[in-house]
Amino acid sequence: MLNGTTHHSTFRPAVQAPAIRTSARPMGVVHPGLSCSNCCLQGVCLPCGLPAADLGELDELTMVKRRTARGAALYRGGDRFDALYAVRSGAFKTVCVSRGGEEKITGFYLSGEVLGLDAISSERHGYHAVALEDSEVCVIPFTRLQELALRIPELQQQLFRLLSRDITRDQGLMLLLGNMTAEQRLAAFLLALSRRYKRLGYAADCFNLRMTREEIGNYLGLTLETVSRLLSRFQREGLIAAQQREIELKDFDALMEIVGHW
Amino acid sequence: MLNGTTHHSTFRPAVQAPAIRTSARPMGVVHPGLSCSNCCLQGVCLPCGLPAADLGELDELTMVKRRTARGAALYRGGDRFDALYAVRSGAFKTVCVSRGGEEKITGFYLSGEVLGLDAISSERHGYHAVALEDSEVCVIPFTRLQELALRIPELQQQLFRLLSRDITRDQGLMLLLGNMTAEQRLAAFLLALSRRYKRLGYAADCFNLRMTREEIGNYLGLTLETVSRLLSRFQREGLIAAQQREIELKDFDALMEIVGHW
DNA sequence: CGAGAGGTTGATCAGACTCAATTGCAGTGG
DNA sequence: CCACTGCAATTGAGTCTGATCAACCTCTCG
Repeated sequence: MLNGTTHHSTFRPAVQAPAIRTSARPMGVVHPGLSCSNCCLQGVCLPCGLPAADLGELDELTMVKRRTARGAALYRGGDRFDALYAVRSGAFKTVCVSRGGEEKITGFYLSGEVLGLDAISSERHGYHAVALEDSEVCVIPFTRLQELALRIPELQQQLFRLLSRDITRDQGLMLLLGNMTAEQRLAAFLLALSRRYKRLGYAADCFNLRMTREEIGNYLGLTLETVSRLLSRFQREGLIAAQQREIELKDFDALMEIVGHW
Repeated sequence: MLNGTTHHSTFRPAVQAPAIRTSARPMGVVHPGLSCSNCCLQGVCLPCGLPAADLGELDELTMVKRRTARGAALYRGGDRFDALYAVRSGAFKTVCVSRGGEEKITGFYLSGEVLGLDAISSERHGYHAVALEDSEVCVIPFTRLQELALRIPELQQQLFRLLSRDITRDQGLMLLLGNMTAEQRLAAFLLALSRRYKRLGYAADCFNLRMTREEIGNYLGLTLETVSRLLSRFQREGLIAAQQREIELKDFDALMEIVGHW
């Protein structure tokens, strides 16, 4: 019936894993000029669906921004949860680090996406959030957000939707990890990235991977070698053009064909 | 770095997959006697954390119960989402069925657990919810629940927590599917089940699997043969005793040792 | 220009899948 | 009551995908 299968579950030495620098946090900066009301990510981010009249209230909440340098952590597993973070620019990965030091990437986050939703229940972050490139986020204090959500029904609903969407997204990845071959996983990954860039208004067929082959492999449950081989093959077969992290999708149909009917 | 790996991603013929009967729905029945206020699952279900004073309001919302026969669907993928379901008795699986007819189980749900949270964002169910045994659920109309959550801050918070917990749970499964060997997956599965039964007040070391080997394998991204072989081996090695679906965990430490340090 | 990280490619190996046969159990009908 | 049917589970033999190990290439940046 099923196939998803794992091999040899030892990990390569943790030594190789890039150490996650704890940033001497460049603490939050208030940018009064930059608010939800005039943010170009309005339509895809937290305020999506809110009546214009209520945007002002959200502005007050999200005035604090924070910059995170490439490789630095926005927050770390174990940190107390007290705010959500909306990515303004840049990109993040969330990483689970086991006691043994092995890392597992549980998600990538692009602009307009909200980090930290999984920590609400336990009030502690379960994972590190590490910037893939120099990035900036809006800090959204959760207690105040909750209060606001009691007063603005559309905001409450939007929060439910965001949380629910995260569940759906994770379940998609579960299907991928549980059922698909390496080939299918990578094709699905590229198509999903394409969709997300398109949603942000970028080209759907030509984009820059923000992550290394190793990070892709880690996320997809594959080794970096397998990712590299597959990218080479996809290119040989004319499905994509790839040089370094620059990817062009040249044959969407073929890629979707590979993923199959999930 | 990583290992999770899939094989041969063809599926066994869909013919073998047990057809999901669309139940001639035994429509909702009102049981005025059975309400959250006097339900023994109070502490682990939706009302958890609510001030006693507010329980009455929830009672009104959850008066409608629904029975679902073993093998029948509580809801089906594509159905409009308009209610959450709290499992009162019995057990469910959620199943994603691809166009090709292959099934993938995305979760199991025991009493006190809430079904349907993933459908909030799209307003349609993405999966079938199928009863593993004759079961009963509380029907919780979502629109009314949302309204109530605006008036009862603790309820809003509890909903956020429930949604957030589902995200955490799924990410746990992602780790499992992406990184663990067959052996680790099964050990983790048994330990997780044990924890859930314990939470419900049942014995932690002796329980009845509600699902077949095939369903376990499907869920874990393994074949039923692998599950069977591993159960036999765990038994040979004295870690468990198993006959049919009756499982006794005899060596928790060894099982945890197998799972390792995730 | 050299060092090191990131990426590519090849050879070999092994864990889990596939296919197939067998056993056990539950429900059905004669 | 027992043979018959069918599903669930067990077990064995052979195969294959992707991991592992290892060498080499190629950028980038100090």
